[in-house]
Amino acid sequence: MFTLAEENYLKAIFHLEHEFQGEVSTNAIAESMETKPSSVTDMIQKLAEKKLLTYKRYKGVQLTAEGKKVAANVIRKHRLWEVFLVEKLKFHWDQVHEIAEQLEHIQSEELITRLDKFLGSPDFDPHGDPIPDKHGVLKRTEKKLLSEIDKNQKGVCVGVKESSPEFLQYLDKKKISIGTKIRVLGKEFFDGSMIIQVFDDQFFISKTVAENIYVQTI
Amino acid sequence: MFTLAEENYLKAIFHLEHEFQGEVSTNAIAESMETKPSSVTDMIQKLAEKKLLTYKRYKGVQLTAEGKKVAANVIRKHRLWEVFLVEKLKFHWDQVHEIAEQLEHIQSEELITRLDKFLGSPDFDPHGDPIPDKHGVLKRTEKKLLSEIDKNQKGVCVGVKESSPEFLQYLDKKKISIGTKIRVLGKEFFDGSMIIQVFDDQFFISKTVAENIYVQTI
DNA sequence: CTATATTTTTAGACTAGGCTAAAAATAATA
DNA sequence: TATTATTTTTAGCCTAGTCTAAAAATATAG
Repeated sequence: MFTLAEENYLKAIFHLEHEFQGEVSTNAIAESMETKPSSVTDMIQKLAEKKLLTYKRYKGVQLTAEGKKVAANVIRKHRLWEVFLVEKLKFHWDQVHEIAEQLEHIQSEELITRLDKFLGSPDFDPHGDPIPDKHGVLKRTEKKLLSEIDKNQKGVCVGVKESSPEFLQYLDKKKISIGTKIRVLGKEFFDGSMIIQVFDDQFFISKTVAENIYVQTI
Repeated sequence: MFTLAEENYLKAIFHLEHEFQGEVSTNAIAESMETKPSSVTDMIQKLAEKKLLTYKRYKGVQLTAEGKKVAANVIRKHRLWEVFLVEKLKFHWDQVHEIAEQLEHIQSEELITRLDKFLGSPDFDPHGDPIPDKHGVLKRTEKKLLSEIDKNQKGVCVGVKESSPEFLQYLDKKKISIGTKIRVLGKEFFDGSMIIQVFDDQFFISKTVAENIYVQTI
């Protein structure tokens, strides 16, 4: 359907459109892809030709509905594969990006449908980023740090910010992984530490820990 | 490490060396890869340059130890992914080749180590072909048809020849899948039918069925 | 052992995707 | 507003991998 290079451009532009609202400049694309502006100009002209984005010379680009769909689908595949790598193959959350960059380009609708089902149709990847659905629709839900959650509120762990082996092992010991429900029982203003409940265990966590866990409020 | 095209050439040559012993001709490669002989000449000169094969003009090629290792590794990846697709994602045995052709080029030692472990280090792919080990060594064991097995002998199902949904459903009903042990209790010369034992069940199968199951004698 | 057929290689061209250097357009500043 | 700086585009070149057409080597047949 689309070449590897095309998919990578669409994905990069998609991310940039979300990061800064509005048109995306040639230079911004070049920087994010670690390539040269002249190469970007070449490619965006081809993508405009294919109606995947709109382009006016010197004015930057904007993805069309079709372009967005293609990009979101690549991102969907990337994030689903990351879940697979972490949940099934027991990779650490910080080892999976490079491999997912390759796997995201595998072409097969059926494969992704089955992979999604196999993984239990997850809503978030191991970094806490939402996984677009099969129509490319991205649930625009803000992920928050656990430290931002108020007393008596609950959240689902959707990822981590820090991902050192030490931290991951700590989480493991505390039985916190993706999808784990966390209830904030108490919060100390003095040092930002918290008392939380995970399954039936209640325990203390430091501010540092709370600032490195992403949750989705529920 | 190696490009997609290079890996595909090495793989094709590896298969041809096993199919017909000795040197592999330019034309044979071209035919098996559905490309033109002139393109093959170009590529084999590059591969010879890289010491992956030996090449004398007009005399065909032969993989070096290094070339064989690279090829066997690609085949290892291909076959492991096929096992994943069938065993975990529940694809049918005849739907997986194309997807595995893509997955076999994903570059990550660690990924394959973990995938292999996740799958229980299988020895055979869903078509009954052996999976090379991590050093590229291919256990040269002949797969046989179940119909060739003698009375009172045992075999492990390593794959199927026919792979229509109907046949696969039949096997499913009889609880026969990859790794299943089958003992031949009796054989009828008249029509080639058999009585076999699978787990604790004993039942009759026709010659047609016996001729479409690959086994490894044990 | 020539003549013909087949196989293989070479030469030259093409596309995708990238680069450098220079030109053109836009933005910023005096 | 004129000038300078920045951004973007164009022009031309490069590599990987493919192709066609023609030349060269090898194999086959009379």
